Amino acid sequence: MPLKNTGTEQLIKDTARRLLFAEGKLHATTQEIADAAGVNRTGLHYYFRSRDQLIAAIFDEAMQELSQRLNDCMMADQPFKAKTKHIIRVFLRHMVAFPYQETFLVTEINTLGKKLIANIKSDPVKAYLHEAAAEMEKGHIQKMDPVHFLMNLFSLLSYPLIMAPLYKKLFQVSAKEFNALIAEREGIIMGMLFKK
Amino acid sequence: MPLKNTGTEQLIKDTARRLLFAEGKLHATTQEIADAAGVNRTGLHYYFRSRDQLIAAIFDEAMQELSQRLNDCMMADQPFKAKTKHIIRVFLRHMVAFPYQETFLVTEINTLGKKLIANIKSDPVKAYLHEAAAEMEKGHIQKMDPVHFLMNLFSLLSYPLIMAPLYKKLFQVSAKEFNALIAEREGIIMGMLFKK
DNA sequence: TTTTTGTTAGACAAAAATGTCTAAATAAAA
DNA sequence: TTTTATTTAGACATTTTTGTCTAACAAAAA
Repeated sequence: MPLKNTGTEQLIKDTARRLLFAEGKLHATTQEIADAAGVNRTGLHYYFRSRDQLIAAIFDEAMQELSQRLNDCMMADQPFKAKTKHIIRVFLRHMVAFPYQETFLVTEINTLGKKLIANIKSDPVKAYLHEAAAEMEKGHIQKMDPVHFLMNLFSLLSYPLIMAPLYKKLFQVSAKEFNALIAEREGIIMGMLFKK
Repeated sequence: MPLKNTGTEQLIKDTARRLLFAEGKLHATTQEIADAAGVNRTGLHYYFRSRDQLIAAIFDEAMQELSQRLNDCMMADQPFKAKTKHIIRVFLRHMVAFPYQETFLVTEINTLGKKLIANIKSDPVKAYLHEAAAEMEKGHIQKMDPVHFLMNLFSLLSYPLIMAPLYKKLFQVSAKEFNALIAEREGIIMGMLFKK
């Protein structure tokens, strides 16, 4: 609600987003958020009144963004394969930056996410699913319920990044090596989804 | 530490596991756990002394189990394809029951999971990766770093179940319909991983 | 029956986290 | 310079959660 825009409000939101969505600290306290942002905890209340409202704000914006990204990608005027490649690139980049966002959304969906239904438009998704079905008819991709195709796409995109800390240990690879693996994912995923 | 085994200790652990891993209530309080188990909160301290130790106990057991399941599946004396199908079946069943377990492990890995490295044996995984590489040579599956193959497998298995609450809304399907989709996953995943 | 063990109940202390208030300091705008 | 908005500092109340202690109770074991 402040009149001047000094960037502090945004700074707090960005910091909270970073802690929650990038670092996976799902129960960061107001103190931790304020400290990480380098502001006084009082300032956090000055801008957001309560922790809940801060969380709600970034939750909403995250949903908004996600919905936007989904729409932009899926409504793009491109052939299906190029469009899919673009989805992979866009969402992979986002997952690298904020691997825990979806996890957060899902585990907090019960307490925060009732309005979620309203926010996400399902039309672009439906249109994309329709295109996928057409591609199956043409024999470019395996025949299946298009919903499976989409779940496969998002699974292959997202899960390795969510599991990164575990995988580094399980596969005994360094952070550098793991990044190299992730950089290969675009090609791998395309290879999984489309027939040669 | 109790002498008689009345099952209460196990009941508390099972309940905590259910709340955390099945229902996704990642910050369930001692009171909530006690209530859900139908025991007095004091009893929780009687058996585990502190919340942290209760969490640590189920965390450890979960890691233990996961490691065991992984080993059993991957060391099984079976041809690669059958073995993989078995992995899918076993892990899918587990994901249906406890979709948030891996999420929990990953987000708590920083605070609890140092000993994780010790617990998980990477030999069986390495052996499986080796078999996968051999299958690629034979042309049964696409050529790629076997680590990608394994990440693909687990991604396709796990992610849809983690995202279930979101997907039900995004795809506008009922719980029943979603279950039907999940029941189809085994075939879908096999189709994705192996060449026809 | 007596004893031990498990379990509950309630009161309470301690800690952690949130939220409120006031006063002062800072900095930009008028 | 005066004013206004932003930000900090500190004290403090409130709430939530955890942890401790003691007494009582129930039930199985000795």
